[in-house]
Amino acid sequence: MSAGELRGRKPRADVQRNRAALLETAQRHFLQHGVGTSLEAVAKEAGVGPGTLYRHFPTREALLAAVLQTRSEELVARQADIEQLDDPAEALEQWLRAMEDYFSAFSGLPDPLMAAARAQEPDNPLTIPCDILISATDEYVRAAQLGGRVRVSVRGHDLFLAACSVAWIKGTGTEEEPLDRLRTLIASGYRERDNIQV
Amino acid sequence: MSAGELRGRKPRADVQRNRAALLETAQRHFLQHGVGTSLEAVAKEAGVGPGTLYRHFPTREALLAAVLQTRSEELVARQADIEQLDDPAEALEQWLRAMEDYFSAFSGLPDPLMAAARAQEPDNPLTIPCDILISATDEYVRAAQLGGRVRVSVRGHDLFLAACSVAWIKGTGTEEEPLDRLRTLIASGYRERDNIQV
DNA sequence: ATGCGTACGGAGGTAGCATCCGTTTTGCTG
DNA sequence: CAGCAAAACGGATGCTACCTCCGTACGCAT
Repeated sequence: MSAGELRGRKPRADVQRNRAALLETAQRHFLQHGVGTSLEAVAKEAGVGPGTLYRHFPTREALLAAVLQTRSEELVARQADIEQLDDPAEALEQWLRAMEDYFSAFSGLPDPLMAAARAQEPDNPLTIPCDILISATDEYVRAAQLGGRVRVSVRGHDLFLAACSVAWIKGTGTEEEPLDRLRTLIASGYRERDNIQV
Repeated sequence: MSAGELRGRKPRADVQRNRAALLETAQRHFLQHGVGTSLEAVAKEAGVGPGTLYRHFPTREALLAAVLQTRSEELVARQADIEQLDDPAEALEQWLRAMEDYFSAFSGLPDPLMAAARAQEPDNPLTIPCDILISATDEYVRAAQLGGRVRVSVRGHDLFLAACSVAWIKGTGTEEEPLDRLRTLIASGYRERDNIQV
């Protein structure tokens, strides 16, 4: 079907315009009201009818995935920075934080994300991003394990879940201080207890 | 307010009957469809009109709190068992598991629970249970800390959040195996690295 | 300029929430 | 036992949001 789009004639001007307007408006509404925001309101503010919104993005998840695609560029940028780091443990830590920020971009985002991570439905547009993130985390974990800084029993998926959890809590409106305490707790959980005393 | 109820004339028969029917039906629906279940459907199946439901329980949270009151008896029972234990670290672990089960009784329960735990609104009926649970956790933590089995930096509230997180993930439909890995990760985070080798 | 085909958009049917008020039930009192 | 006042009932109601369907309008290639 995507092949069909590519092979077909070039997209019409109004299609592109509407799609862009919808994405822009949707991102604003997701930011302000969370992922549960009214899609009718998004359509109206983007200056299109509900039908147009649903033709472009058949489900809420599809719209969400498209908006996140934009956001994921930021994540990739941070990833580039992180890969410059020498310390793999530091890299892992920053990567986890980057994921957490990504997950908590919109209030309520972790729920559909987790639903997609289960990934029984291969047509769920959020499934693919999740898989990529888990794989990436796995690599950071392995690198840090080679340096002996992270317990060998830990897997990327575990920390993916942990980051998701923290993002979820953040989305419920918890203060920053308890959040930081939880992050510390988790870090204590995955870090190898090292014998070097400072 | 409970004093007011006690001082007033005895409650009418239909009131008690309807309240019981609502609670019973609501619990079934929460179990089957999560906390977001249709209240209209609950009312209809309980054989009352919507108005009656909303008079008894003005908000979804109020109904939820009332249903949880029933469930909390089970928690108290487990608490009694746990307090028989000699090992405070074991007690803490079992308590965390008990809370987690309580939180994941209904899918979607952790969200309103966290909202109540923030507790700006003193009239939120879920706030009080949360406070009690946090306090209880704090005591288990302190007991285990006295035995040197739990890091001194850990607070009850931290583990309350952790238990909530795990319950949330469970509610999203994740398998048991990744959940258990996460629990292990958290346990590694709060346990004092002890030097005693078995 | 014209016509074809794609995309638009709003009307409309469905579902759930929360409220209000005329009616019914209850249990006390004479 | 009958009658009455208070209390509770319940459904009709207005609202918001979801999602679909189809007559219409618009963009583009000729």
